[in-house]
Amino acid sequence: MLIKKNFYNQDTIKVAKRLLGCYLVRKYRGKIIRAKIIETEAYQGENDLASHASKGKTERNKAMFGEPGRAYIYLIYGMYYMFNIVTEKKNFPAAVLIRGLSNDYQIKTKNQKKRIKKLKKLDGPGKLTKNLVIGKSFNGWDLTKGEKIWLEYPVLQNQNNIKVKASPRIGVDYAKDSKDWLWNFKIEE
DNA sequence: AGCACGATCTGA
DNA sequence: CAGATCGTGCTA
Repeated sequence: MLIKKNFYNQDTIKVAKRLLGCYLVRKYRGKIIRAKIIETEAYQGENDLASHASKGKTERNKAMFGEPGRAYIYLIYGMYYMFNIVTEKKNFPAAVLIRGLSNDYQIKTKNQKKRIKKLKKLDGPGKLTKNLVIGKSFNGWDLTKGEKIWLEYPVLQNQNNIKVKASPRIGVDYAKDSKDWLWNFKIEE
């Protein structure tokens, strides 16, 4: 079931944990690809030195200050797009970075039955955006409409069975005291 | 106008 | 472990 706006309008840490086990859905070229989220990362508020918002609102990060349930997408290292979901109330800068998807994909094409396909594991934020063809044009995209890119709750409401492993966030060594915050979340095997 | 640098990934 | 690669934001 489609995840709606009110889900994203709450504490970012909570959203990041609850997104584990949910599905990222991408529809393009007549196909629907549905993959389980297995790793997320929270970026919350201007006091979070690892967050782009720590230096205030800029042209690049303005989506983070916008409505919850929108996408925040930016280019990193000159070649990879990062896919984030904006959280919490408007004008409070926060987002959840989607870092990993399970390699069990559900792919539905127009005149085909739904099938499970094993693809390469998308165990990195740059890999998954490349594979699902998510680029800068989706910056600010409304993920609660169910068009082109959206998120869904698990079919079986087994969220309570998911064990969450919290770790420091990746690639933020420059972020002084914020670098050690345990805001990276994975599904414990 | 110039410059330093990143919420990464790949291949050696 | 180095290299690829470029938009962004800061300095002047």
